[in-house]
Amino acid sequence: MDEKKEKIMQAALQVFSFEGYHKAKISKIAEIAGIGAGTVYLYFKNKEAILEELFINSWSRIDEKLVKLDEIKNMTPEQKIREIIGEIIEMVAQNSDLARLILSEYSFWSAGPSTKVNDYVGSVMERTTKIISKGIECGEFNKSLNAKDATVFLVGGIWHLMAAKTIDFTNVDVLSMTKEIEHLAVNGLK
Amino acid sequence: MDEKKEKIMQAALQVFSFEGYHKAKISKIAEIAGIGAGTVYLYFKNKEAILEELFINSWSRIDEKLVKLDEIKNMTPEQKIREIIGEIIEMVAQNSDLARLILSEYSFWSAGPSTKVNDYVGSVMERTTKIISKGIECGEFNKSLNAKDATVFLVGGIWHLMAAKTIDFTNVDVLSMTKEIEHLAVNGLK
DNA sequence: TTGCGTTATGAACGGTGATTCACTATTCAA
DNA sequence: TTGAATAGTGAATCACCGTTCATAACGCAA
Repeated sequence: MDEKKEKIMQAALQVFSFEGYHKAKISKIAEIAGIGAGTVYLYFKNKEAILEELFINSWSRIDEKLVKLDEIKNMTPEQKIREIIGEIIEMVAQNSDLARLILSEYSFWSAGPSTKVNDYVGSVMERTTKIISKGIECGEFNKSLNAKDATVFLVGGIWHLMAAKTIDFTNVDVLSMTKEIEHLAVNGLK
Repeated sequence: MDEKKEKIMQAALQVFSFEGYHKAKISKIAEIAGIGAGTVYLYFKNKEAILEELFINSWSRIDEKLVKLDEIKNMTPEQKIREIIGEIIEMVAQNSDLARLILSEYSFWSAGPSTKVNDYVGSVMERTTKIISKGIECGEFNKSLNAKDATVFLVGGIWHLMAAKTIDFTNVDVLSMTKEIEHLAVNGLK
């Protein structure tokens, strides 16, 4: 059943994001998923593979969005940046556990053991950098900026903010949040 | 001897930042410090306590800087923000191990077990928020911003960027880096 | 209903490494 | 010089889970 795999991932996400990957117990994940501990290993090679798949899910979604944006020709870099921000925020709003997880297990993708995850993250970074580069070239963004650094700064800032929002359970108005981050990000680039 | 405690912390920093907290072995820390494994426990309650003390060291340093800045009256919020950025960058430049560690064990302060560390982090955030608030009030920063959110965004952005820089060992020109982050941050606020 | 392949189970195993502790070395006041 | 207090040691202990696997339950075609 793929339905069962889905349940495991759901449960793992919950436990990982709440306890952190290292402290999370397979037994608890299984319990929440409503299955026996051994069953987990029918669907995943090991604990790490669950985390990997969770990461790939989320990063590939952003990557897809970026590919689509790349194909649109009559859109300014600034507009594209706004689109990306919107996409990330929406994703986080829909699934705050995931944001918290990605942030707290940051080390897994910056020095991580998974080539696959790294590839996706790298791809997202690269595509974003390309957009910013375009913006610098055409004069829309500040000429003195380094596109790569700006990308890391933006992604990091957005991520932290979203994670912080999900940690204190304040009800966030997603729309106003989007406007605000867009402002901080786009003005910073100009 | 406090000198021995210092040695343990030095060694722990090295091992933690290189291997990550969870994979780091006490035995290796002890070996590098040139002492027996048991000796570590004469100076620290347990492994976690070493990490805690390392964190407190670094965050309290930034906090101190902020206290000093708070006392200066004839300085605009923008200037103060630039000062903080400079301070953080300098700290990271001086001690990249620590930066890498704080980033990779991020979860320890966002959902961490240590109240003491959380207090320092909270204090740093609060003081920064206050500065940004002042800037919004006096019209130097954009009125539509939420000071708290802006703080988190900035700190997150800076942090990620610095971490990225310390992870790939690219030789960074600290000064130009400072200028760039200041630009991204301050313009975002305006 | 039976039997076989598939799927699920959770107790038991095993590796790991933090922590302990019985013992040794050092220091220093008397 | 001595011996008691202090500091240091590292092998042995112990708790902790990830993982395995012998067994059970299930689903279904014959």
